[in-house]
Amino acid sequence: MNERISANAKAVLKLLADKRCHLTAEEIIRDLDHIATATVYRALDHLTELGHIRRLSLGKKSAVYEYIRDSHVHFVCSRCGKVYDVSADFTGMTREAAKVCGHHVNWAEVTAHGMCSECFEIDQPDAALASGI
Amino acid sequence: MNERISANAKAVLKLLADKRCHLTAEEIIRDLDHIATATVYRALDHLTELGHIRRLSLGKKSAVYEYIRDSHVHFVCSRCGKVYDVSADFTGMTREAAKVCGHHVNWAEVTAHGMCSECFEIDQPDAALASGI
DNA sequence: AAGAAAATTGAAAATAATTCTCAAAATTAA
DNA sequence: TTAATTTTGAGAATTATTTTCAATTTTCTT
Repeated sequence: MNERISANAKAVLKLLADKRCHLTAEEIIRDLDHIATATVYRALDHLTELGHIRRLSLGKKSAVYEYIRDSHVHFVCSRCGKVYDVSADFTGMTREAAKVCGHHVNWAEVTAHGMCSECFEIDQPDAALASGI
Repeated sequence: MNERISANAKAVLKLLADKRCHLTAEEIIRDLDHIATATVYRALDHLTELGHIRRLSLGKKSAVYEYIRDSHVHFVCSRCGKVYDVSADFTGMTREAAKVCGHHVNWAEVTAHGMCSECFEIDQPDAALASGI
């Protein structure tokens, strides 16, 4: 595999590292508007292969990419589709998962699904009020 | 929300319950070829909303759907894209995740990524041999 | 430094997956 | 048994992503 990272790919990596959150390809393309669409996608694939970033397919929206930093959980709202990072260390669990898999595990992710507090308030205003949200 | 399940949606649900694994929309459409594409997608959305099935976005391939049965982990091969079900009970962990989220968690999933033993053998024949695979 | 080889890029076309539109058919309610 | 509602199919439209291919840039060889 090609270990080199081109200038364009470096720009993509830097953007992901600087914004400390997950971005869609579209958001990256919009931000780095001097780089062509295909080049951004190629960079994202390459950086993923190299293990610098991660591609996450969550919910119905398009894939998001994130710079690999500390371990955390993703929460996806099934109503609005928004993705939240929840800091929580599941490295122990990951090790567990790796053991039982019978394959060569590189990493593992935990994703929770439900309704985010924002949507909950809209959908169930009374319940939200009662629970003190 | 509409609680009713049409005959077509029932056929989709039955297929997912019978085949005891995850299927892509395309596989379902191919199997139930008397039902129109759009109808299958509509049924999948509806059944997901009702909580009878789950939609999983794993890896680069298209989403898969599975009938909700026992808790298990998914392993996705980053080389061939194949998805494996690994029986393992992470309900305790899931409950943990729900607690720290600060949102209304309905369910949580654990997905492991790496290279499946099949691909590993192709990519690293010597290592596979040495490890007795 | 010059020329050859390899890698990267951009623009646009192509593909794949999913959703939308809308009129017809089926189901349910009044 | 008529009206209202829901579901459906066919195909067009959309969205996200990938591919193609010639041009440019970078790296390697001498």
